Amino acid sequence: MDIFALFTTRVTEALRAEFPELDPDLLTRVVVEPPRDPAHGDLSTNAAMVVAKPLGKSPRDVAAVLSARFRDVPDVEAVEVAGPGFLNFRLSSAIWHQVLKAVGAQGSAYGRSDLGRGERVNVEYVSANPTGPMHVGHTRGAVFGDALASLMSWSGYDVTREYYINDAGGQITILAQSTLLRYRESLGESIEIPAGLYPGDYLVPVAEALKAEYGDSLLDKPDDVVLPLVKDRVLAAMLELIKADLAKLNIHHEVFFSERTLHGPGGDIEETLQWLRQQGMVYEGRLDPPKGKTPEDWEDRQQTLFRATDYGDDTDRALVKSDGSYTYFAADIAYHRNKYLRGFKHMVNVLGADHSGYVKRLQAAVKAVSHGEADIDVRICQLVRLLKNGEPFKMSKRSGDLVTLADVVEEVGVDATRFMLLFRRNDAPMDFDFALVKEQTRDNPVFYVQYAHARTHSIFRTAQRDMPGLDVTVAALAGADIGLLQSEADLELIRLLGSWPRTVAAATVAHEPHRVAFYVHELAAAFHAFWAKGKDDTSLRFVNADDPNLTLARLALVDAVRQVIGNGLGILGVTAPEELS
RNA sequence: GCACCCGUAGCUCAGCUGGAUAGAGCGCUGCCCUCCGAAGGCAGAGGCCACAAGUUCGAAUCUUGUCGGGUGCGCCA
Repeated sequence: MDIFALFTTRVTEALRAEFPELDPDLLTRVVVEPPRDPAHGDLSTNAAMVVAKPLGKSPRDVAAVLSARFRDVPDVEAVEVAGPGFLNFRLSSAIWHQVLKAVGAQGSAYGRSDLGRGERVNVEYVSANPTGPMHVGHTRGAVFGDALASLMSWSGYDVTREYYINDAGGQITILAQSTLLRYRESLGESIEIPAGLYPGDYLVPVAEALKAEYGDSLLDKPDDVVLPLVKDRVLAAMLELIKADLAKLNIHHEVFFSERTLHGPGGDIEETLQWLRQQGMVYEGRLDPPKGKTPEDWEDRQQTLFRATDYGDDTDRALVKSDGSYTYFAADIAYHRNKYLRGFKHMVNVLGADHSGYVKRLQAAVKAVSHGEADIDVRICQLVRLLKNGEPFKMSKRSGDLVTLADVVEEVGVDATRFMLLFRRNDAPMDFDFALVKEQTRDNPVFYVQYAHARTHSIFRTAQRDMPGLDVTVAALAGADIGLLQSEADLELIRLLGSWPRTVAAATVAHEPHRVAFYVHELAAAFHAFWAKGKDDTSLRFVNADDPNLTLARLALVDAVRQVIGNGLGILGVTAPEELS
């Protein structure tokens, strides 16, 4: 049950009944939300101000008319017109008790909705080049994409988690060459890795495997025989490496899409290019050299260009390189056409900050390829700066001077990694402080939230210790007399629980999982605060041995908090522990 | 030169897709607790929401411009 959604429909219905001439589109701007100042009541709506002008009436007059329609609605204790024309509702505590009931009844489904109406959405994230283990730079996008995917799934979208493997470019040849060098090394040669090749020792096992299978027989074979073979082997190995890294963060994609499969005769790129030509979206022409940065080897030539400017991009984009092969973008157009043809009308791509210049191009491609039927949202994850006690921090165990994803997870654990990376808007740069993340104090948000969840369990343990006969089964909690929860502290907490569904919905629409992290943190804070009040005022304790009925009601509340924190952490992919170690 | 993102308390950041007197944590100041319902509590100070115009009944939020910071900008991926 979502009180805000309920009253939104009630208010819009009242508007329609009172003013049938209103433009229905206008009504979508009507919102019912919790007022910032609790003194203004439980709910507040801007309805009158939204419709006043088209009606040629004053907002306060409209509000007065509307308020009359709510005078005798059950659960509405008071309606008043305030400020410039707000309509404020004061609700009976009974309706909040119903909310609490609903949390208990819906349990792990509380907050789910049908917002997405079952529509399919493709969330592409990570898509790190398969040339080595994942480093921290990838981690943020990985966690973000994963949380966004589960968030959208919660809101009724049919989500596909996808990983695009960039296994087609020149870097893969370099990767294969680097592997061959390691292969020579494994056969006893002393090697030196030239600049430009991949130095990481993660290629050693791949070389060892080649040696085990082929001995030294690859040495005298020509490149055009060996390279393709080594490419296959090393790509497979790197993909396994990446999957293993992702698994450490509990991330699992449903689709791994290989760029290589788009290339070649009869492949998607060819087909797409042909289609683009038929549509008149491609032409042969010249481009001006880019401004500001003076290209050293700029070659002004006639080339095959995609009319990206027709779809909002800043310049048209090359599709074919001078050596006749396709550009990365050509493959990406084909890839996104492929997504569209697979039935995705909604797409989300999660990219790193270094790809921000790619956004318009991608949007242009999707628009063109779907004739405007599909939409794509590109979320850019900004850089993560690693710190330890406020000092820039570098750690290098496995690859060059990059900190790997595995290093981070080993150091601070999955939960902390995920939560901290999500406790910040994706488009804001972030400091990640190893020392803070491991602290067990309220300064550390991961700990703070998990502790709140653990505390709900500890309260149940206390209840069973102090009141051995008390029945705290699910059925008993469902039957608790929660009407006893009348203190302001009780109602405050319940109101917060009541705004969970709208938080999920808003986070989904905005594609912003960090809102879930902030909500859960806020709920934890409110819960801890309630707990603290019990120290001074025993009537606010969760467990009162001399009042079983109140205790049971409070336990129902505690259980609802446990449930909602658990639901939120679930979306974020963070575990909700029953006790802290 | 151009594009995108950002600019909110001393610091790190939220701000609910335009709402009422702009919030939290840290830090600071003062008081309380010394408590096993472990891993504190309460209160206070602190703001020209970078700046300037504009749209609107109403702007931190939208538009334009300026300043400052970050990222990127050719056939790389």
